Amino acid sequence: MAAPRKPRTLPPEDRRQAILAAAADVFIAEGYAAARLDEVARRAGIAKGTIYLHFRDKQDLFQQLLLSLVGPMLDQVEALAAREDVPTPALLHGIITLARTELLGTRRKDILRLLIAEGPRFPEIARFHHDHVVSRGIAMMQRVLTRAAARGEIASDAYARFPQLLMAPVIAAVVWDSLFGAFDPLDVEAMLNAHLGLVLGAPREPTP
Amino acid sequence: MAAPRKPRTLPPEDRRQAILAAAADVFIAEGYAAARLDEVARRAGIAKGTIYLHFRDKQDLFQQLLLSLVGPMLDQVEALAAREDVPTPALLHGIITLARTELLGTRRKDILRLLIAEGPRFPEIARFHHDHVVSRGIAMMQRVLTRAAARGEIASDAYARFPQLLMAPVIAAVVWDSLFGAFDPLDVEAMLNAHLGLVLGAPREPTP
Amino acid sequence: MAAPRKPRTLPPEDRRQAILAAAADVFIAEGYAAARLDEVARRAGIAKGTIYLHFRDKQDLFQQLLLSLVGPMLDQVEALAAREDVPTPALLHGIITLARTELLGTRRKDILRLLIAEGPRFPEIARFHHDHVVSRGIAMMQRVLTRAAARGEIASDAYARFPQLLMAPVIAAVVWDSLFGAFDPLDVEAMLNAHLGLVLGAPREPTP
Amino acid sequence: MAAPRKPRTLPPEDRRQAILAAAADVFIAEGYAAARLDEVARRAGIAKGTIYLHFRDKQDLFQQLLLSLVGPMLDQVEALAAREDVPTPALLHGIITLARTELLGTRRKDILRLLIAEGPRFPEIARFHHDHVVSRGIAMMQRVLTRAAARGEIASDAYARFPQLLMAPVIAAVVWDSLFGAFDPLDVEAMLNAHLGLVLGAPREPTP
DNA sequence: GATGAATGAGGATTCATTCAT
DNA sequence: AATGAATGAATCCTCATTCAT
Repeated sequence: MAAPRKPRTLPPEDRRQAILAAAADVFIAEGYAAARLDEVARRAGIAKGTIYLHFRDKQDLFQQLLLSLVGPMLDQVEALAAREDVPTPALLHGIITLARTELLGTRRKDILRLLIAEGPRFPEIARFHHDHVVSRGIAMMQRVLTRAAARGEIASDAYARFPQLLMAPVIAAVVWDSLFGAFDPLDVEAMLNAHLGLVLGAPREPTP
Repeated sequence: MAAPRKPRTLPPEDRRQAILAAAADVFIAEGYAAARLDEVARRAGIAKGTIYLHFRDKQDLFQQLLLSLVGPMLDQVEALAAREDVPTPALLHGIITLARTELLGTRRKDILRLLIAEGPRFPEIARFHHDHVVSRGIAMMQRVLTRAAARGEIASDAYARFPQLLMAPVIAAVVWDSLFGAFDPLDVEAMLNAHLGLVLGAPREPTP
Repeated sequence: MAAPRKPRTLPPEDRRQAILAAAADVFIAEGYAAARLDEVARRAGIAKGTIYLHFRDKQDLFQQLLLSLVGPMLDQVEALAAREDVPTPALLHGIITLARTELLGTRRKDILRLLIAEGPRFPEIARFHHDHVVSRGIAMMQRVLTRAAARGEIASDAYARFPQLLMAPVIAAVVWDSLFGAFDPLDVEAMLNAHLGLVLGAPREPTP
Repeated sequence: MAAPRKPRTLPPEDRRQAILAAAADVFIAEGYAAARLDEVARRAGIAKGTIYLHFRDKQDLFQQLLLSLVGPMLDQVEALAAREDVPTPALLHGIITLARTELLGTRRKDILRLLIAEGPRFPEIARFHHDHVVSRGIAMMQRVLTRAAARGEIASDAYARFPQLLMAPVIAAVVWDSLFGAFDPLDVEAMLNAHLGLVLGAPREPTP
């Protein structure tokens, strides 16, 4: 007859992505146990059974969802690592800004919350994120901060010993936002700028 | 149809506490949706129906559990507020130490994780904790930090503007511990001491 | 000491009656299966366990309730039977009026509805009412109606053959009232008077 | 967790009808509260969960069951109304015969009993039957009986004022049959014929 | 006798998973 | 490949019944 107008079936990878996107919405909104695959299918515009053509079961879908975010985050970490020659203030500013725009400013903050919520039930997932994203990010920050401390570019070598201190306000912002953001919003940008100022050794008030 | 097998040797309020303790175990381990009241009853050493003599339903049990922790936390905040005349370093040290021993060192850190995990589904609970614990704690810290900043006792007025920065490492430690603590433990005490050093403007490492 | 002011325990028979009265309320409002003994106890002003001191179990309570009404109804039937020498019109008027005031005008109509509703599940109860009340009433009416028919005092011997026809409007009124009474009330008294007129052979319109 | 054992050889609407038929059996036998959906599913030859694909919940199933009978009954009333030009005796005979064969002679009499039993708990259902079946039937009968009374075709205008009197023996027969039919059966046909004779003013027995 | 806390079987409802179409 | 009706195990919650006090 004529050329196919409406290919009924999307390319398989697109369909997989559509399911993951819908799953993100639902898992974020409901949590793992309360999420219903009916709802995921509905949002993805497919039938329930189709999910099982792409994922073994609910747990697999959840794990694949969390793992699918490792790639992008890893890319960001790598991109930062590649800029380790940039001057320290700019680099730290870049790290924090990236965390703010790409984590706090997107649905990824909800994914982080999901990871916090369900981590204990999915230890491999937590482990995987640790090994592939967090430990690399920590290592990268440690290199930068150690160098910066050695050069006196930052306020203290505490950050070099505990790079978590650099990211702590970001984590705290994620938690605050998800719990209290609706009724007591936090000016995250200002807070993170203040934090950066502290890290970079903003001139302290002189003590007499 | 049914008959009590194990006669009740039961102080009345203790039974409620036993249920709450069992519920804490189960909700922490499974999350709200996946927690089974059968399991709560089993751990509390009672029959399923007995739960409903003390709590309207599963949601009520969960909320009462989270609310039951407001009291103790509130007490701690109040106790700190009462010590506002203590010298700033000692006071800040007390705050962080209290957070470390009473939050990170107990099951309360898991409850905090539970609150983070389920908060979006129980907005009233999040709101209640905000209003009764968090905002009071923030206000108390803000008073202390503002005074300390004015006196030049701390590194910056950033903490006065964002008291969350003081607690951020505590929050980050809770998150780290619950996600990665099992295989990559963090020396929380050392990290928090380093943090305190930063807050109090510890002499920076001399640059060569 | 002093004389007992508040005897805590009612005479046993009064207590039994209180339970039965409360049970009537609850069973009528909810039906057998949906009635809760908690509610019966609450309305009777006693503890739940006390019910079991007077009745074996829920079924026994229900059956005792229905049986407790046989006595009064039987008395009424006997009273009517004792008046069989009264002139027929007055006697039939008495029967119908009694049904209207003592059945339709009281909670007994609801008990009748309960009997209709639950009869199939409690055949002995239905049987008991049949044997002790209904068949006696039928027999009594049959005597009266047969005599009246023989005397030409009523419109037809149909009533003598089917005394149920005499009571049918009463039954229909009970059904109508319980189903539609709330929004389409029936003037039962007028209807029953019209019925009586028919039975007693009210002058018919002359046919040309 | 579960898998379909018996493959579906299933016309879609038939399945709904099968559930309704099974539900009729169970609700009639047990009443609303005591009916178990397990049993309904078993009799319909389906799994428990399948019921919920067709009905929202137990109450919906019950209401749909009662409502599903409005159609047929309405059709009968309409069919009678369409015959209002038939001579009065034939028409009344048709009405009563229809009630006998289509109501008393089928499971519909049990449904009526169910309606009587549960009506107070499902007022909308009672209302619906009143509005769509009963009030129409009453209106139809009132037209016929008023005309017949004017023509002197029936014994009295009492029936025109209270059409319920025409149907009262039918209702009484339903009640008698469900309560006592098992051990004291009533010759319903003879009784209703006698009733018809009364309505139509059959010549009374001559008095000597 | 009276109480009512405790029991646990029972039943409505949900939803991950399967598979005939 | 895609569908979605069907399945039935799982779980919340109720309430008749018991018995230590």
